[in-house]
Amino acid sequence: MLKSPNFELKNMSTISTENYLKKIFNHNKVFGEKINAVKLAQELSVSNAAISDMAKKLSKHGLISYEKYKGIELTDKGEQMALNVIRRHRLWELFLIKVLNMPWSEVHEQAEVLEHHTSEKLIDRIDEFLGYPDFDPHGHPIPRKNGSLPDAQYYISLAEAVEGSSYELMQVDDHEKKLISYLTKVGFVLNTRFVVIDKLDFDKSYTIKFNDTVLSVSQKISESLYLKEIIEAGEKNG
Amino acid sequence: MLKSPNFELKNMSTISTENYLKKIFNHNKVFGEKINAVKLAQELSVSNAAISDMAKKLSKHGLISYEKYKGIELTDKGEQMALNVIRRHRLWELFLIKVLNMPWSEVHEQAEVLEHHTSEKLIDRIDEFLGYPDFDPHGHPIPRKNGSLPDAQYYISLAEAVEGSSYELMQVDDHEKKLISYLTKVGFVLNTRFVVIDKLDFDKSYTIKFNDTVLSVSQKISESLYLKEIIEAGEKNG
DNA sequence: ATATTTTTTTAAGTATGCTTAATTTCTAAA
DNA sequence: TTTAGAAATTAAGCATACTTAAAAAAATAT
Repeated sequence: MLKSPNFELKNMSTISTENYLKKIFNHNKVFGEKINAVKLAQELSVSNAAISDMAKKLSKHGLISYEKYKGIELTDKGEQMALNVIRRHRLWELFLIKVLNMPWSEVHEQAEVLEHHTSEKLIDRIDEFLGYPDFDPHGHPIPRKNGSLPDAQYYISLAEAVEGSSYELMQVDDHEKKLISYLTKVGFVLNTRFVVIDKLDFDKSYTIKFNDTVLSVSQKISESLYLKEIIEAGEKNG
Repeated sequence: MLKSPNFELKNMSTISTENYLKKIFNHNKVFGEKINAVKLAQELSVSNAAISDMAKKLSKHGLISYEKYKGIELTDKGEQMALNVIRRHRLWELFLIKVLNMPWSEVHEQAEVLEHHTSEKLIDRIDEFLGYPDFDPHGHPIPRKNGSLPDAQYYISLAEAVEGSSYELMQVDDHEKKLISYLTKVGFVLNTRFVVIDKLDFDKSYTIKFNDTVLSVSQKISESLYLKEIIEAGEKNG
């Protein structure tokens, strides 16, 4: 019996494909629309030709649907794979920070590697060890084993904060290693409580105070910091 | 200025090269002699042609010294790299078993992957978390950060055990996933204490008793189990 | 010393996932 | 509706790490 020509439609899970799926998923999550091919190329730092190649392969395997000049979207199957990679990434991040005490600034990069090299059995152990957490250290929801996603946490960004109010730092956009290093250096870490002292109209920067530190935060940075308002005892509104 | 032709003598650490170095190191450690190319090909399940290619590359990078028809040996540089991979492997094994409670039977395989994807900073954290251990769950020494190797532990194998004496199971040869599954299933796990009840000359099998289980162990298996003799209080010999 | 066998190398080919350059296809604006 | 420009594809090439088949080199046996 002759082997049919394209017989090989099996695994299709490589580091590259996992990264494509993740990016496609995230763009859709953040912007609510399908990503277009040129944008995807930029995001992944590859050429348009590479996207063209890979899109063909992912389509063939039923992981994306791609209408040219329109954009790229995950199929259900592709979305499940993306959620799985994201699950591994976020569980590793939490584990590296909470259990192994790795510095924030190194965690993202290492999780970016480990997410592609972790068996389901191992990630389940980590999940169990952490007590089946719903959120990673950035406040992002961790996809569950069954593929469902906990409801997102809604935080405001510092750019929306109000002078005089108190907040707790809940979440920092990752992918910006330098930002996290900087914040760590000045002592402005996750779960730090602070007061907004001033908002300068001039450059849209914020002056905040935590512990005994007064810090000026630029507009750009303020947009990457997510907060929960602290309601002081006594001022609970009913 | 023209680029010189083979300008690229930099990193040279890939999954493949790490596995070559590990095998070369281990053969030398176990047999006390350099491995020959054909043997290495068998061990790595690749063709002789692949060895020929790779040996050239590893030599060029100063990681091995290779005299054809004689054998392959690590240089100091190559040995340091090998020790580093082995360090990562053994620390991961211990971590997966002790901290994450992974079953023995899955640990070797997963460590085999993670050893190639772990930054120095991460492995140092794991080392610290475990309290800078000297031995992995098989009783093998864990290379230290500085490249030194703790003194080996000398255990006897069950095949050398004496009828009537008490022992503790200290070490099991890995690479034999099925053996480890079997031992776990029958409850004969690491650190189990047992008595040798009988040694059958007939087939060189052993009958041992631990907890309330009596187990017959074939000659083949007995050679893969390593023991420490238990000296009962009172029978200390001076 | 010669023949046989084993070891080793070379040559050509494969798959993945990229690259650049050239070309084609489609959109959108005049 | 034509056309300029953007988007997408194709073609050829690269690196890694393999493969098989054939050729060459060295070791061993007679």
